[in-house]
Amino acid sequence: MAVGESATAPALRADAARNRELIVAAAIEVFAERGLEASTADIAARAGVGEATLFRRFPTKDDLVTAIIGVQFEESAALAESCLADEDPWQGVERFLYGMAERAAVDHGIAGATKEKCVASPTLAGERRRILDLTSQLVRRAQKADALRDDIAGQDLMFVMSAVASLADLPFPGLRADLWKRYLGIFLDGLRPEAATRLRPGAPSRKVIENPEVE
Amino acid sequence: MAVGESATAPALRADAARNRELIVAAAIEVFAERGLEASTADIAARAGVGEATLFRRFPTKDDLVTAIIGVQFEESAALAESCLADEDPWQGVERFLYGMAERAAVDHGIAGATKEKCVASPTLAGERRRILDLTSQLVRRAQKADALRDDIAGQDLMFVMSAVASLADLPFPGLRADLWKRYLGIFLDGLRPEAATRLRPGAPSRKVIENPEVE
Amino acid sequence: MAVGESATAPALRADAARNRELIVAAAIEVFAERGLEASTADIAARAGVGEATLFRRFPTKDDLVTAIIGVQFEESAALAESCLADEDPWQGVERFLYGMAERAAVDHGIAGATKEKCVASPTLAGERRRILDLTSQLVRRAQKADALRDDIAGQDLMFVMSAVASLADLPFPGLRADLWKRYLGIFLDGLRPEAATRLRPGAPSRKVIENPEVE
Amino acid sequence: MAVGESATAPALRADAARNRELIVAAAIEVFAERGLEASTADIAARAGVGEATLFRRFPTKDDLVTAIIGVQFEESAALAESCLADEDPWQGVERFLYGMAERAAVDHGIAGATKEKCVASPTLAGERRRILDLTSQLVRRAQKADALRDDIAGQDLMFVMSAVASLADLPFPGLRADLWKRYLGIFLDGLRPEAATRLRPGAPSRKVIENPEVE
DNA sequence: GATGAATGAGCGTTCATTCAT
DNA sequence: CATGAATGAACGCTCATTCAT
Repeated sequence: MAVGESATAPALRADAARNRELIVAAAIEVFAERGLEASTADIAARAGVGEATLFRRFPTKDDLVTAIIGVQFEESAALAESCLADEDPWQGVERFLYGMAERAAVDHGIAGATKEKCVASPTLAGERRRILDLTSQLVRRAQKADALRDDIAGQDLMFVMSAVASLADLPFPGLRADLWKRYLGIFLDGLRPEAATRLRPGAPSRKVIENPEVE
Repeated sequence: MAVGESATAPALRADAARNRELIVAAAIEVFAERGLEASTADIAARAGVGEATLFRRFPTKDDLVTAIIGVQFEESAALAESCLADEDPWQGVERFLYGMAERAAVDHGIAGATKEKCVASPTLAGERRRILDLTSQLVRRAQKADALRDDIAGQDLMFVMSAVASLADLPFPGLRADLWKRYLGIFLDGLRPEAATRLRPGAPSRKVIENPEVE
Repeated sequence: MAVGESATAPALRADAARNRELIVAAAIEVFAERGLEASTADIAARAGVGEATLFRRFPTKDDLVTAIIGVQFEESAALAESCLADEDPWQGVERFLYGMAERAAVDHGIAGATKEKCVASPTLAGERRRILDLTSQLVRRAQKADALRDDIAGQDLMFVMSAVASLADLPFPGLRADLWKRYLGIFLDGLRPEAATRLRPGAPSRKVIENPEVE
Repeated sequence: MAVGESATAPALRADAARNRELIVAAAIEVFAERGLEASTADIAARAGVGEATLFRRFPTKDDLVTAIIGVQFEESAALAESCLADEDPWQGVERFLYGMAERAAVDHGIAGATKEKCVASPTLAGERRRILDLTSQLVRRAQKADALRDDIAGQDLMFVMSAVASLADLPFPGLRADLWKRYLGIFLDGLRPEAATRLRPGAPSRKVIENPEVE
């Protein structure tokens, strides 16, 4: 089954399935290049299909965005599972954040839309919970090995990743596209157990919000 | 000279200058509320002026955005100067990042537009260099006091701030608007000298980019 | 021969004929519910056939509408014949108008399309002449029995019916769907011989057009 | 004040007012020719303005339709008042129905939309009540003069008019456009007191609905 | 100088009809 | 033959920008 295809959807004819994939691929490209305001016309043109064909598969632009997020979620879950198989728990955390940020860094606008769609799409919400569960495992495993500070939860990984990846959106010309790697490094430093314990007393920020509630 | 007004612009009549300020103030409000896609018509209405008046002062929507970024840059510079006056060098760093992220967190779309405009507008580029100079002073002062890891440069503060503030744009409903504070805390932890020295050998990320070139 | 099927059409295979009937039945339902702007896709879906199948049988949406009008014309002719068999000639007229208006009242858009199609389709035009002939018999029979004013012709019944039925299309919410019955009553009153003779002298309207020419 | 212009609307500049009238006039023409499905683009072109100009004055196609209905309502009220001034009460009724049907006969689709809009627009609803009040006066005056059957109410005039006018929509080519006059005559015959009293006992239709409730 | 009005270009979306399987 | 897929043309509507008052 192709990525992003719902198990419950009726089987598509071969040509239709091919077009569907073309559209999704084109949308990922175009959204990455110009952000979510890119027009459906441009996406259809890039895919080499008529605009109406796009709307046959994705009755709404939102549906298209949601489908793309679904693809990303599956990839994210696969990455998390792979990282859970790492022998070194800390390296699992590191690889996960690195991989997530790497993809998010080229997806410009898409990450920003993720949450809105999760609310609307039950499928997406379920997928999201699955990823959260996996990252929680990653976190707990690293904490047990004393490789990760213990005031961190699974969802923190997602936010850290999102924050770091956002740097790739900064359109300074001449700016290294992989600058985010530098700042992911600093974030990772801040996630080590030593960083937590050495914090100056009275530091205001980290203590403020202990348990971010994210569904 | 009014904030955000170019030094080379011809002097405006009093009423024209007043309108200019009204428009800038309205734009800051409206952009913060609805993002950069807010319409010029809405901004003009909020300012209580005609739409054509807006375009007389800012021939392009981009020009208006640029002007707003200019206002923010002046505020940022003022904040940096105030933080340089802090007795405790580390607290200066902390307050600067906190203050910058706090404003960025309510400016939704604007932060993302900053870099594009800096390239186009020489005024903005100059202002930016000034801020960079101030943050470099902040950084060096903290490093001399052994409060900040020494592989950090002035511009890193800007990027860290930007990354953290981006979290405020995540539209999870029900998500605490001040969640960015939690992650700024982690980032700050990663900036301490101890965090740098304790990093596992072989950690790939931070070492990758030593000297980000940003103009 | 199936209802609405042209005598000159080549014989259809059994399954094709079945599909044709399914489509016509579905179209009658859907048009009655949503008017003539209902989409061919909806009709095909209601019929349980593919959209292309619909267009194989009816190369144009207009052809489908024409076919439905044909079905209605056959029903109308049958009704007229049944009313001719009434013992009471006036009751024949009354029952005919009542029955025609009753159906038209639920067919929303279709009545309005009838005439356009009659012109285009020779089959339909022939059918129409047949109905006109029957209504003329209804009228003459009632006139001979002195139950109907004598300045009325067969085609007048069609127009009166159409006028009354149009009231069912008025989309006042909360309006009784059978309000047309009230006005059919008034119309019937106006058709009685006494109504004609009692008209005030000089009344401009009825005398204006003595012999409407309708083909 | 121009017809159809709300007393509470802000004053329009001269050129804008002219364009507004051009648009309304064009819309009346185009809707009359092609029905309410005529496109806003066609109306704008007929008016000789850009499409966006149309939408500036009437933010929605519905708003445009509503405005046109408003114009008609004002004309209708004026007609009713004029007919109330007739010396002969019956002739007042006759002239009113004749005038209303005459205009409706060229307005094709518009009458059908009237009720939907009345619900949405308070202005329109008020105007409608005013017309209903005037027609009720027309009816009562004629009934007192024993010129109109007494089981008729003011709103019946509107429905009768609507039914008769609908005949003008029948697109039979070669059909006299003023055929509705003939049937208005029959309807008027049915409205005379004699028609009511002479009705055969047992006639089912008229008695069915005594008091149609229309707001 | 200030304004409301005007507009062309574009957007997301629909649909009758044609095409490939 | 039956079908789902594809599509061009159109629709109602928005908006940054220009024009006339």
